[in-house]
Amino acid sequence: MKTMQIGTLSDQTGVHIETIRYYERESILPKPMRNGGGRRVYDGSDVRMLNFIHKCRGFGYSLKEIVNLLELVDTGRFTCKQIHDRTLEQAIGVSEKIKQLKIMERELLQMASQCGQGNKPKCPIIDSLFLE
Amino acid sequence: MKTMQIGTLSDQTGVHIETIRYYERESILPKPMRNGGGRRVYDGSDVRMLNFIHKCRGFGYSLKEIVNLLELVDTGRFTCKQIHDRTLEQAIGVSEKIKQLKIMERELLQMASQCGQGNKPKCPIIDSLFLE
DNA sequence: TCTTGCTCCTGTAGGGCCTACAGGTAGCAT
DNA sequence: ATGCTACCTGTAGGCCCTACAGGAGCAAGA
Repeated sequence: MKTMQIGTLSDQTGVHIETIRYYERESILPKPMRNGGGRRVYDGSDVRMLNFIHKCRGFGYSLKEIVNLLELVDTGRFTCKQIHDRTLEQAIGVSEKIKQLKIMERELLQMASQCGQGNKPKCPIIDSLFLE
Repeated sequence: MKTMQIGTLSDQTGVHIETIRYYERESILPKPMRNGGGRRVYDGSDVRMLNFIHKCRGFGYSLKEIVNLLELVDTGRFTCKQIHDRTLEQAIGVSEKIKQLKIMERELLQMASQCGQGNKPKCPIIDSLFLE
């Protein structure tokens, strides 16, 4: 089996070395084997697991939620339906965020468009930020 | 001039009391007057300022950036063009976030749709999260 | 007048998720 | 032997809150 050190794991997953060690400290990743010199040794299963965590983070799961998910997976104590529902929930959360951000985007662009871009210290953007 | 205590300020702006006190500690908000009993007393200008901060936070500005902005505003050391450019930058950042979230949303929904929702501990969602 | 109950006070610690640094070792190439 | 890079541990910091604990102000009712 192909093994690697932490730097390679970091490269392959896009997760910073410090973050990997942090995940280990927080028991989100299992403690890896060490080589003769005391260095962490990882293999393909670690890559898979870290990818899982990284993806989930990207999807907005908290580390706690990820740990829960991983436990479900590890112990096989989950049904496909459970995971389906959680995923859907997550998707709804994401689309909610998108909505919010779109409103922001629109407001920002609108503010920018109202701005004369002059060189005087008087700006409608600032004014509108003070409102409401 | 109408004055209020911290709870009312919190209600009017949607910013938690603790957060208001935190902003004061961090010199983001000016230290307010106190009444006889030692309680903070605010007025309309505080509402405006806190709204500004709150909105900016919502638009993704860090507290440090907000302090910078407020200094610019206070001292009049800004041009309309400067603010315009910052706002546009912010808008670009927001639309970047939206793009990312849309990808997420699509992936999540796709994963959910591939799921049989059965009651067995075997799920294509989990499988796909382990990939990449 | 006394009590109840709410809002407020200060100070400090914790939480989530990293990130950075200091001071040292492993391991490989020259 | 000498560099150099990648790694190690431990700890502190950063950002932005959030949550106590232990106490005081204050208005309204019994």
